[in-house]
Amino acid sequence: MEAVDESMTATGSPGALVVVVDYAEGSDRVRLTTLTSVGGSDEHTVDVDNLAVEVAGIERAKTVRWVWDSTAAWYPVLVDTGVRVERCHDLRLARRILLASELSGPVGQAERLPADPAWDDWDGGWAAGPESTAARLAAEHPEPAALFTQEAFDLAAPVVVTTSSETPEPGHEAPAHSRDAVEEWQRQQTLLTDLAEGHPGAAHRLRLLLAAESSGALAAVELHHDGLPFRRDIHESTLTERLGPRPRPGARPAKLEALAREIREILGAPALNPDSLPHLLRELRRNGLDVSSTSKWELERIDHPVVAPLTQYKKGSRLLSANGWAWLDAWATDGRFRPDYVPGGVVTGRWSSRGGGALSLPHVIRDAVRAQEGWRLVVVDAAQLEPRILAAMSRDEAMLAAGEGRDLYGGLVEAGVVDTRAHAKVGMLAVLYGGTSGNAALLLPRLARAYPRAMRLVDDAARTGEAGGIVTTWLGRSSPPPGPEWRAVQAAASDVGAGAAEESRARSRAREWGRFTRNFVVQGSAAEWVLAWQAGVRLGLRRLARQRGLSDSEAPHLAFFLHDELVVHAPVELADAVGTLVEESARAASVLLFPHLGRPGLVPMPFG
DNA sequence: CGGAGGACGGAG
DNA sequence: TCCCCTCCGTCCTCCG
Repeated sequence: MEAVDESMTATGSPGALVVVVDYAEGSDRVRLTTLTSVGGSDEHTVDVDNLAVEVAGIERAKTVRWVWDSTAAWYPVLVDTGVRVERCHDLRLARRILLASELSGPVGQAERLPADPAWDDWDGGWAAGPESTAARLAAEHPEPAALFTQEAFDLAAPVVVTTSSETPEPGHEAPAHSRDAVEEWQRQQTLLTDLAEGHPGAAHRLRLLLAAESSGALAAVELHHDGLPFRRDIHESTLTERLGPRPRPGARPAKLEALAREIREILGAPALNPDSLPHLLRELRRNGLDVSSTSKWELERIDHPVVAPLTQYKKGSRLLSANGWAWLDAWATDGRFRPDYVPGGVVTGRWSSRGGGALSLPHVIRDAVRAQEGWRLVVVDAAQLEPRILAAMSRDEAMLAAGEGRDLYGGLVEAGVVDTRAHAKVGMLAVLYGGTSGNAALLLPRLARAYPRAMRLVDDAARTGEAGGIVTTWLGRSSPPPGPEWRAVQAAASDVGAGAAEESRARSRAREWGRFTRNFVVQGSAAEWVLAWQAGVRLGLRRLARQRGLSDSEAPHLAFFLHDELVVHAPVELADAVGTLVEESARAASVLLFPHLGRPGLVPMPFG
């Protein structure tokens, strides 16, 4: 922690500028409050129609951190008019992290950030859907500015706060609550500066986390706007090939209907609707099949003529409902797939998405993802990210060495810890998820012997969770406490009159929560590394575009993001430069989060 | 009759 | 012997 702190300690720089963006009271003018690092402040208002021009002007002239109540509320309109910013501080996302974080505990969050429904009961506009981007402001396209990973995390960067008593909704509806962005910014800063006095490392980590989270919020809006190039015609031929021609709405495609008929015939159930799971299960059992569910993994191990057509039907049915013609009409209309990304949508800090099912873009449809003519898609995923992050967090030298500059699972085999790569993978997943059955259980003791520090970290997290405690990621995102129902089950088991049933139920629920907290520390810390990586790539791409004098439509851009995978859409002649940038950003992220290791090669990335 | 909730599949 | 973790969308069934 001390090392992290030393390398990234933020000192106020004289040119630092903070601008808070907010609505001026009872009007459609926006107030911009500029705060300098020496404590000065200055405010002026602009007409909402001129906001984009104003922001572009300030952004071009100064290094700024824009502060607003929610990136989802303010940024889409700017991006739609061609105005992008380098950095922001998303007050709502930051508040959520600070309120929950154990790292901010020593200074008492409750006093520093008192409960406030205007902030705490507000979704920030992330749930509003794509229509929330409908509003338009007029502006010229400014030149994008440049940055890089270190700059993205330049904590001394100036701040512009937009303070507003309401968020800019289409139609300017009356606000349900009033939020003062300047006040909230100051509360959060006070909390962090107070924390820094007694716990500089903790304050530093939280500042990194807030910067990363906010950068992700900007990227999420830009990703939706730019989209992933997607060839409708290719996807349509995939659908036709697997399902038959597009049917009337509500009707079953021909190939699925044929499979349904076959299933009914084999089972001797002429009225069977294979989409009805209870009915299907009943018919399977009536035919003497010993199954307790209709799931794939159970059907797989059964030898019966119905299994093949049924499995095929399920596959097709899934394709139709999740990524069929209706999906295509809704989500890939203009040659781009534009899911709505929701930063921080998952407790662990990963993103979720709403609409379009972006978080399970199935492999069968990825064929339709094609670069524009003269462009390339640079697809990169951080291989075996979670075990590497675990090794780094726990400073497990042996595990770090196993993954250094190569396939980590292969490294486990070479080190003689396990005999095959497959075993390495199963065993490692058991370490991360808390698996205790079958093969995994046999492998765990070997891994525990070889990598005691890594094992201790996740075991401690699990034990804390089992006891109802809270665990925290590397940069300070804390897990939620178990709910009242969970506590009630535990309490019931410790009653004097508790029977074996209560005890076993309580134990099982406790283990369940322990598996959650075990995974939380690793998944959440990995998400932090990925955000740092993404931030570096995002700003590096802006720098690249600026150096080459490219306009928005000529510039390479982030096109897709999924947990540990980045896709950049780039002009052919820039593809190599982008590849280099992506790798450099990964190294920079590793140094930023784990400076004590001195291992920038922590996370190698095979290109896809 | 509308919404809650379960089952399932697929992503990491 | 617990189909190990986190999500999302769709469908069906059931309940108020």
